[in-house]
Amino acid sequence: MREKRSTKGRPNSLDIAHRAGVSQATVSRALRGSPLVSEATRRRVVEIARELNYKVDKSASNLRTQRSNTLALLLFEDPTADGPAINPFFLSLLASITRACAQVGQDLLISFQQLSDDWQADYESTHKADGLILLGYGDFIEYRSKLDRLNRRGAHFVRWGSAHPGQAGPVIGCDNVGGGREMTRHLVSLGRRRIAFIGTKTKQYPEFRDRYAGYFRVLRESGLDIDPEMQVDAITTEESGYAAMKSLIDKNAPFDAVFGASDLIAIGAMQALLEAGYDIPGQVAIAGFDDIPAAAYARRPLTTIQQDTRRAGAILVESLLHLINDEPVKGRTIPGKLVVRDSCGAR
Amino acid sequence: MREKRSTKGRPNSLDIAHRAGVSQATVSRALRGSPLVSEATRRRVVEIARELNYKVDKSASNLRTQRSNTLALLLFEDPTADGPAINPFFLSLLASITRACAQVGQDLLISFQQLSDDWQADYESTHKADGLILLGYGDFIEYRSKLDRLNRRGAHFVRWGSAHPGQAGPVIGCDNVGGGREMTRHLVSLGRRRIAFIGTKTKQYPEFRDRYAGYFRVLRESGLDIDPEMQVDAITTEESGYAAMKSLIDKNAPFDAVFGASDLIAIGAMQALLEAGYDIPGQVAIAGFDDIPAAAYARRPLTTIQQDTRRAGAILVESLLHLINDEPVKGRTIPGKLVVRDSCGAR
DNA sequence: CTGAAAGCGCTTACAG
DNA sequence: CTGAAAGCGCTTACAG
Repeated sequence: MREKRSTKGRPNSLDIAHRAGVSQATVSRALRGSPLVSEATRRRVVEIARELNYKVDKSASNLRTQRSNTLALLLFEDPTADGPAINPFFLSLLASITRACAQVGQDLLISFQQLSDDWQADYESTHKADGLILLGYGDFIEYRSKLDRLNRRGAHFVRWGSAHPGQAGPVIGCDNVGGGREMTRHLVSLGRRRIAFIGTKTKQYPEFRDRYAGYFRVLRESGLDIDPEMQVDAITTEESGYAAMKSLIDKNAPFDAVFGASDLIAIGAMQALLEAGYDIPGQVAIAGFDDIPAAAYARRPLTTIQQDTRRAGAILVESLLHLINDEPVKGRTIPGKLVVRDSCGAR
Repeated sequence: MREKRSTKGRPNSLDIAHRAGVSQATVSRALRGSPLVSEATRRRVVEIARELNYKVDKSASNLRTQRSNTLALLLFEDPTADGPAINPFFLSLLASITRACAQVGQDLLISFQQLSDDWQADYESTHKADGLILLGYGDFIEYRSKLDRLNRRGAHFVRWGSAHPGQAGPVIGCDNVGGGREMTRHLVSLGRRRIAFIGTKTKQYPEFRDRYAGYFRVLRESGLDIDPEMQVDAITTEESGYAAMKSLIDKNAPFDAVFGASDLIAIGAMQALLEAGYDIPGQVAIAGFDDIPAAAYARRPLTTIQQDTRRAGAILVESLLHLINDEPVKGRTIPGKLVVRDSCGAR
């Protein structure tokens, strides 16, 4: 019997076995908590492992079990976003995903993919990860073909977004239509009649589209005018919200409220309004969506729809694990919550 | 010769070898770009691998090479921080570290450790990662013994923080003393004479301590009074800054400027000042440190010291890789940059 | 330039 | 409850 005991570096399971006077197999069993090992043996092995500071080698274990117990989080940034700025909302989500992973004993790899990257650089086929969590707004059209390809390859993945029929893989997302409705109803209830919507409403941005849909429906239900001039495109950055607001101001069409499709948009728009001398909320009410940390500390504390990122992260991780275990998973929609602050004049 | 060709699932290197009519060893060499392989062979192998969508199995490769090409980012949250809130500054750093890792072909594992966790749950001894990046403010005293232990174990790690003599492992950090000086000089140059400092200055918070040291020195150099009442403890949250500011206001001691040890503190303090009816910057100038994204969109756009997170991330990753390759690494200090906005009344 | 062989450190079916 | 053995899929010294 030729045995490979490690001499220099880290101890291996054989070293533990020798010290404990058992076989290497027993060490492995003991450390994994197998019921096949007697309590006395288990204790001895665990104790010696602790003494020698032995830790099971993950590469070896992964190779043998064909499982990595690792999830990969791919964050897709909007291609127009440059520099280190990332939507704070996704960072909240990232934080809660990290915690959720820790709780279920999964490791988490993260990567900020550009939308243009080739996802072939697969995490799963290299066995780096057992599944993927996809995060990001971004151009849904381009996105879609890649999702389909992932699906064909049998990849395990969940996605944060807006659920729509016929999509590849389960989608977990906020109830964007409902949130859009609730916020618009709130503004209407405060007596606002000319409510602008700032955010791109094409299907490239399904979240925004849904929020717009909620807004649209409430306007209609309330018998208010739907003026196409009252919608201005913007992606989710302060800069874009700022520019969109300026262009709306330049139109010289009257408005008494602004609903930003995201908090970043709303915060940028707020800046433009204040610079132009508008009184917020006296003259113009403003509202956002997401409840990012900065919302409460904006120049006027921002009324917004709070997304439950903590729950979202937990559900994303839980769903992905189900998928990895070949259990059925369906998409979930998480309700948002209206958070009233100063910016809309409700108080 | 018994050969293990994969039947069902993913192809392995032997499958590629068969198709290409070469040995499995040659496939491995070709895919790693070994110069020992002829160009023609290499091309054939690469082409077939692409066709079959073959990817080298990372667990196997890691096990064989005893390297994971993975770094682990441990983010230590302040124990008092609850909920999903994480200092946005660290999130910026996280983002830039992610990018830096991608650029050098390293994977990145992340984990939000609590300060009280046992770091024994080692990333390195399990071969999950080749080294650690440590991020976080937090109680330095408790921290220190753990750092020393990491060091004794021969772990590879770099740390973001304030460099001080005799520390375990290389520290990369902002020039906190210099930043503190620069900001204080700026406030003095604007005619402010009673400048409060909000932030804990004990050695548990070395960054804050250094910023305070810069502040203190400039006050002294400028011949200004140093009134102990003008320093109030706070950790780096808006809540803490808010509470500290309130307590300062309650002291009824006059002040004409507030230097928050971090942007979060300054933003919280700003809130307290505005609620108490102070005019910012007319009556009280306010400044922060970090230049987090929210700083520009605070109720008064905040003058602050910008930290170069992009460069910081790159240096952290680069330093850690040197360490892993047993090359000498020394700590680095990155200068901050004064960013003047409305909150200090300079314009 | 290429191949055959060993071995990285585990986990687990098999046999007792 | 325990051990001996096979094997996960690679990489690389060795030999040619």
